[in-house]
Amino acid sequence: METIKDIARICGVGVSTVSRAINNHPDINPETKEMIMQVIKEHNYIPNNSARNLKRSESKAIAVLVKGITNPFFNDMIGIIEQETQRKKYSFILQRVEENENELDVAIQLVKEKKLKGIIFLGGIITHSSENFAQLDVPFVLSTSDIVNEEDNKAPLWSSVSVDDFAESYKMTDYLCKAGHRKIAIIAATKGDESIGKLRLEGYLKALGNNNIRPDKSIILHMEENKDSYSMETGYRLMKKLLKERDKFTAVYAIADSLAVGACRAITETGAVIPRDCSVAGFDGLEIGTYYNPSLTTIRQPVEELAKVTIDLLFNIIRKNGQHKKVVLPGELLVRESTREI
Amino acid sequence: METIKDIARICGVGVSTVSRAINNHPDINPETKEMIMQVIKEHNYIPNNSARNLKRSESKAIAVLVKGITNPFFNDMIGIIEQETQRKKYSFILQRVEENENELDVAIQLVKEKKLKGIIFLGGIITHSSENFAQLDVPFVLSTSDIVNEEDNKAPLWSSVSVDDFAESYKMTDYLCKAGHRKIAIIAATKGDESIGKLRLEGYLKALGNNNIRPDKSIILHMEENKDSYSMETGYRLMKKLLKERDKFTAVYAIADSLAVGACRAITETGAVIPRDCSVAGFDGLEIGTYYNPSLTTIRQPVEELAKVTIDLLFNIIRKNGQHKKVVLPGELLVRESTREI
DNA sequence: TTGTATGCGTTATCAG
DNA sequence: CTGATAACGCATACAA
Repeated sequence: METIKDIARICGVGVSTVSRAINNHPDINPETKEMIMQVIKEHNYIPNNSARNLKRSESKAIAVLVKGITNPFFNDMIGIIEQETQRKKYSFILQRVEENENELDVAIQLVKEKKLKGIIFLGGIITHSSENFAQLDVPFVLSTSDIVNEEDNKAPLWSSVSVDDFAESYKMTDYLCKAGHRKIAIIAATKGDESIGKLRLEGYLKALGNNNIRPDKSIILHMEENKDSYSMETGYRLMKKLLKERDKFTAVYAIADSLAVGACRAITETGAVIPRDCSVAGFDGLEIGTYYNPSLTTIRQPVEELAKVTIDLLFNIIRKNGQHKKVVLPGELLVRESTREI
Repeated sequence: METIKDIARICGVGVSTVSRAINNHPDINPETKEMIMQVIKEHNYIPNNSARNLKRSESKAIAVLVKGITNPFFNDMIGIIEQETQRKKYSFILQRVEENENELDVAIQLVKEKKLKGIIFLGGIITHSSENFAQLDVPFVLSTSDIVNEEDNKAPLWSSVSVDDFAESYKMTDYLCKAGHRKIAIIAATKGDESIGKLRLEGYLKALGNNNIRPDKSIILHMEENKDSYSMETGYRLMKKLLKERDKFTAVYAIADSLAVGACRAITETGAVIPRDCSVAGFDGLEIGTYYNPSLTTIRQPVEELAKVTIDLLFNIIRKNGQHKKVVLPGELLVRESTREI
């Protein structure tokens, strides 16, 4: 593999001139530049990124860290963020982080390595203390998740944008109640969940309370730690279990569309018809909800807006045009075929 | 941000000693090592990866390049590959490449930057000439896709593992024919497709021919270039169009499960019942096919095996334990609820 | 407009 | 076992 030196030698110029050619520097003779670029192309020379990053004090790049790429919900967001980033002439790095990995460490390392200007966290992150965040010395925004900040009065150290999971979950549950359901089962996250799973469960409980319904523990299903994920299979399996207590509920609310789909299947397999015999509702607004049969009543998260706000927020900070802030976007209750009044 | 020098100074040792501590070198006093690690922890020192990559002549790492992260089919494969990679004490880099980006360039650059030992391409890649591949000087395997190699006699320059898209597609179509269908519509890729889309269409045509059925162009639907993707929405829209010629077909074969789901929805919305009024089949074996209503007849690609073989192949070459070879794995015809005999 | 020389943070070599 | 020091490939200040 050749280096910039080789190219310089071949071209009969100094390395800096080659460097200038590569990096679109203004002060270089157009002819020499063209000649150099020609040679570069012929020799398939590719600058070594490590060396560049090492030398450069800054770069125009941001990164998105996604926890568990499995969530199809993020795909659209990533697409939009990437597009928007490129429109701003920044380069975009997508970094996946393992479920058990510490995204903060990954972030800090990445910032060092790539000299990032900012970071976006997609999902995860909730369990970290603000002390840990202090080490991250570039602006960042938590998208689709936030940690509860005890000190609301102070100027926040980061931005966040998400829907109000508690309120939206309340909205869905309340809709079911108002539709006449009084026995509403829920497929929830793990018992120890401290993130959106918890919020959505709390919204459910609150709505029940306000509708004078006492929660029935036997129809509150939890995912199992280290075993279940937000998958159709999980929804299916938990629903199967629940179906043994068939007379205990008239509606099922799954805190994610993927779970809801699995639940639907389990119900349908018993010969029951949705929503005639049982209503089913989800959360997220995944594409499958539109095309599933029956189409799925759900809370749609405003994906495009979520992404747009996220990227705008970040660039505002980067360009010193604004402060960090917490943005909450409204979700949308989509009543479709899978639920009915009773 | 502190560097290795700072740490050395603080510890009162030389940089090389710190380096030894970091990199688990054998020849270092355990006590000094522990002391150094302590200081490192306290100061949150993180080595600069760029500098490391620059200096190191090699690293134990491989990368997976995925074209268009959108395909849920790849998620499982990635998971398995990653797991397997870590078991072999290699680090794993997942790199997404844009739909319009040249994955080969990305690969070459990445190899340089990270000193990779090998590469796995997931999807894409088909349109490149073997000349282009010559620049890639580490072993690589094409997973889930391959380019037709004119010179089969020579020892291949890379490995590939995939199902036989032509044969599997033939299998599905033939099944439909044998089930009594003679008017089988297909939702295919773009007209100019040169990859799996083409193979699957050809398998369909061949099967029709062998069953003495003349292809009917009016029920061969193509995705539109630069507009459609393998999404439910595309399947839905194309199916809507096709439904105007309702009497022209008794079955629909979509070359991807995602398309099939959209098609199912379009059919169901007309009030027709699947499979009573129309059979629908897909391809891939996505999770949704199991939980969709009706569950989807499809060709299941052996995801786990695909992934395992891929990673094994790569490591065999890396460790000089084997030659490059082309592996074709059998798909599995899963007859479920969405199709019936007529 | 161009070339030379320096240093980015690490690892590896070699001498202690 | 440890410490100086020379690369790694590039960008840039400075000199020409």
